[in-house]
Amino acid sequence: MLSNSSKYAIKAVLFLALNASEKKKVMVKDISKPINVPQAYIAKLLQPLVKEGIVSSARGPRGGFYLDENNMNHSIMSIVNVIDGEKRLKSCLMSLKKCNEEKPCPLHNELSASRAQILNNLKSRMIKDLVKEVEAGNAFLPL
Amino acid sequence: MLSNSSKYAIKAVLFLALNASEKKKVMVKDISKPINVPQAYIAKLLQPLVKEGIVSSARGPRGGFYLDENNMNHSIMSIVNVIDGEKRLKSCLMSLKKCNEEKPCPLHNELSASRAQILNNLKSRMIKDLVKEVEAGNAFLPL
DNA sequence: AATAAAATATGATAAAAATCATATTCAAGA
DNA sequence: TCTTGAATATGATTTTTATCATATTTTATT
Ligand code: FES
Ligand code: FES
Repeated sequence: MLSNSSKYAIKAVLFLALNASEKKKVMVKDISKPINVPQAYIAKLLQPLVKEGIVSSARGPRGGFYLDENNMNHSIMSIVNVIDGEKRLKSCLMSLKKCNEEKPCPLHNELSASRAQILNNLKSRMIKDLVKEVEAGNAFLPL
Repeated sequence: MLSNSSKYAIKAVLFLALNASEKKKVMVKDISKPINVPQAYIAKLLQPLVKEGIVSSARGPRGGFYLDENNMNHSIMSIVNVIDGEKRLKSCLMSLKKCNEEKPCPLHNELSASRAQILNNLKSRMIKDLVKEVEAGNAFLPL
């Protein structure tokens, strides 16, 4: 479903959302340990997220990563889309060229509803929503 | 979600269910084209399926692959389990060591229900059920 | 028994994903 | 302005997955 890279990216973003701010930037080396992802790996994943405006960053001394209010308003799916590309989640379960309602593959009819639920969820849930859940004690870290 | 190999395997099994029988065995070369999978590749995938009793086969002249009544009673998930291994579908969406209800990861609460639906579906739907759907015109091939 | 047709077993190669390493650029502070 | 600390860019390596190729075994048919 999600690539390893996407999972790592989500973990990093969530970690930043919870533990960083513009006044308290966090460096990659301080991200990698708590989320249990190799430093060089997560450093690379963060770049496209910064470029797409999902994460904020600052270079140089006292630099690091963080999320501002704007960043927090991105969906989980937007993270996945940046890392894995748009089509990974949307393509036919059986890898048919065109997955549609008219000529559904044998898995489509029964699975597409559940799958759509998942996709809608990923699309409609923002980073800030996950933050709330964690802060409310309904979801848990470390990741 | 599903590996390429699993998708191919499902396609092959379904093709056999629809087009082969003990009296009318089908050779790999005649499977590979209609399901659009390289011959050597599908040949390899069929081996573990035969070994696990999901597909039947016979060697030598007039040999080939087919499904008997018994084979038809396997679930879609059993195919995936043979090809991808048990844990692929069941592991935590965030790849946490232990995915459980007590310490759910931030994606768990909202996604686990939909995910469970998919898994239950794959587990409870047998090959013969898919065959019926295709024969009834509710699902379509070629794959 | 010999032949030939098929699956089966095994391994080699190619492509993609994951991981690791390093050089470069930018910005803060001395 | 110089130094240093950080992200950023780029590329190399490793591992996994996908794909291709071939030798071996089994079995029906002659
Ligand atoms: S999931 Fe295959 S046609 Fe929709
Ligand atoms: S899916 Fe992550 S804890 Fe259940």
